[in-house]
Amino acid sequence: MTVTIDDIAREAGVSTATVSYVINNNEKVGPETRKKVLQIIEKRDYHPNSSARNLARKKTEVLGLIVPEVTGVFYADIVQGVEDAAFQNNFTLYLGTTNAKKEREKMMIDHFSGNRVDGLILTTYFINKNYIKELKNRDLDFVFIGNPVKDDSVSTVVVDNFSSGYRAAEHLINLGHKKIAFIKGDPNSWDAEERFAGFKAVMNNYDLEINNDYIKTGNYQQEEGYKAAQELFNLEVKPTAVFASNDQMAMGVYKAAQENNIKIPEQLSVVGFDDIAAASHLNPPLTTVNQPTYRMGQKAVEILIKKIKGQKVPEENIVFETEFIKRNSSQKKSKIF
Amino acid sequence: MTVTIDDIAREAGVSTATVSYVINNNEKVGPETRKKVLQIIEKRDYHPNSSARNLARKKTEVLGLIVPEVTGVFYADIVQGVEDAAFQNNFTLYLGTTNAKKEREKMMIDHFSGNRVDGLILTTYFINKNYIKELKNRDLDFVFIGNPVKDDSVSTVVVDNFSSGYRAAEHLINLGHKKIAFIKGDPNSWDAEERFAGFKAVMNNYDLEINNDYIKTGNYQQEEGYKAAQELFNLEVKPTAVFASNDQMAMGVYKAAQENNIKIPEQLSVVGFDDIAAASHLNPPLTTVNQPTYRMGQKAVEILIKKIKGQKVPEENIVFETEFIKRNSSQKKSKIF
DNA sequence: GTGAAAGCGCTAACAG
DNA sequence: CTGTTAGCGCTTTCAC
Repeated sequence: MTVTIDDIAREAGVSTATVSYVINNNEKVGPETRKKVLQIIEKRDYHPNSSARNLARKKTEVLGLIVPEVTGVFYADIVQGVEDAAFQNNFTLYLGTTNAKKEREKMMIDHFSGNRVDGLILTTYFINKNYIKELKNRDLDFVFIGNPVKDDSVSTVVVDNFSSGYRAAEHLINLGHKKIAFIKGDPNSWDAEERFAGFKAVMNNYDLEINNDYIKTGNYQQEEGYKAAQELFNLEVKPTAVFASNDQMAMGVYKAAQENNIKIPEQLSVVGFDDIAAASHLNPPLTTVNQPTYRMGQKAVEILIKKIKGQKVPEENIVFETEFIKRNSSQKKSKIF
Repeated sequence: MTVTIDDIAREAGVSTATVSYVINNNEKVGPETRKKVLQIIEKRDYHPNSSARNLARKKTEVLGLIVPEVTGVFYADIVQGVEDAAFQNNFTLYLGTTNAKKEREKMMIDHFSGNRVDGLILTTYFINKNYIKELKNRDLDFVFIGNPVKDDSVSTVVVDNFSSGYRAAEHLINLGHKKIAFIKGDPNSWDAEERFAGFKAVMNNYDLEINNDYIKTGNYQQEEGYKAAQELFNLEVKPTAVFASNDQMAMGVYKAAQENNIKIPEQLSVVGFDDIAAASHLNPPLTTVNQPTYRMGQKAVEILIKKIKGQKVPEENIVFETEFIKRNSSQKKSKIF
């Protein structure tokens, strides 16, 4: 038998309204009434039924978060940032994982509709403008982390993947490298595409040729980085540097290099992206780009909660700075090799 | 204006009961009635209010998961396992993070009471028997991952930390090491204590002395492993092997070793625990113990859902096997050093 | 096969 | 300061 507000009211000899008031810290309840009620609540270990409460209030105080997966450092940090911020604002978190599957992504979002959450934070691959339009008609606030679609009518918190990619590749160029390979990420991932665009842009600006043999595609997994590197190493004219669009794949490059007896950074410079925890512990430590994922998660919550609270905030596009981190996996192009 | 079941009913010219039936796939609705209703639901983009539904049904079809944090590989994998399994069973996931803070842990659990979830999966540090007793009086099923308390009256899915610690240390002993250091985990973490107990047990069985100077305590963070190792390396008689109770701290040991020009594994064998993704990419690859965290998460959901469905399952204590993974960070004790 | 209506447990006017 | 009461939106029994 679960205990309800009626039980408490009866036992305390007050009305349910009064009990409700004390639960909700309504000032107008007299001190002793409050005390008595509190006491009985405690004694009966009463916990208000949140469905009933949500129904009556028309809000849930829960945030939904949709991510492809949670085991990669990148998303794990976002989740942590979101969770902490949500907690601090007295919101709880629904977590939905899409496995980067288009259909599951849509299911997840639909699932969160229907007053299950007050707002939604989305890190998605497949969402399109049409779907966003549909979303807007729902009684639901939302903000994106990362911008799968260019759309000024939605709030996003992002990182400038283009510039970050540009800068990281420029580092390689400044080191004297000309034969630079690029390992792209999942074809569906817009962020990898942006990094690639940045790469192409610098190459072009420095009048460097983009050799198609040097452009490989992985799915952000280490294994794919490994395969891509193997192919690269089988080329007649090998690249002297490789830019992997995430650290996982860079780790794969390390492995392939080791197997082929190619020394990093002496014979091959490599730069990654993300600055995962392991990056600084690799041998040699990996030059990479750090994204403030935790803070991005926090920021998304901040914006979302403002919206939920009804503050008329303009749709904003927050761009966080990345940090280029020079470590030892990249060095001046050797004249020997 | 959110659209409700009444709107649909009116527009379809049927009663709300009928709409409810079709939403819930109740067989008895006639094919054309169903079709018409479905059509209007689609057209209006109607999503049933889940609070109302939960209130009426007295269940939520959501699972709560409480973890200390989500950025470590260990918990991230659990989260992923739980999320996937929940999704497959048409449950969604509430995620709560405790930061390994006692008070927040309790808040989180209390928060989930009150019909917010149908069941709870707990990975906690501080829970005690009293609190469990209290939990049992709530209308809530739960299962633990890891067993902070020895209590046969609750379901748990665990790993045998004692034996795993025993075995890993035994590996070192078999390699000829006698001066073996141990870096304990967070004092609050029962699992680290169990690993330590296993360590002490082998040492004792092999008549090896446990030197207090060789026993350090960290908080599972890499930084603490680093500090502990520094202290170890400052000892007059240095250990020839160190067993870090998780991989993060082992990574700290690597760093300290490097700074002190101590070669792993030639001068120092090290073994970790957890087999995080980076473990195999360290230089040298880390000997460690793998825990099937993802599967543990899945299993917990499986048990929990059985309970929720009212199947009278006995409280079970599922013990998963760990896998000892020999890599290159440990080797025969050198006669030179 | 369909509908009327009584809840589910709580909130929040409104009245006193 | 406290109580009465009408919802919140959906499910489900029972009757037709």
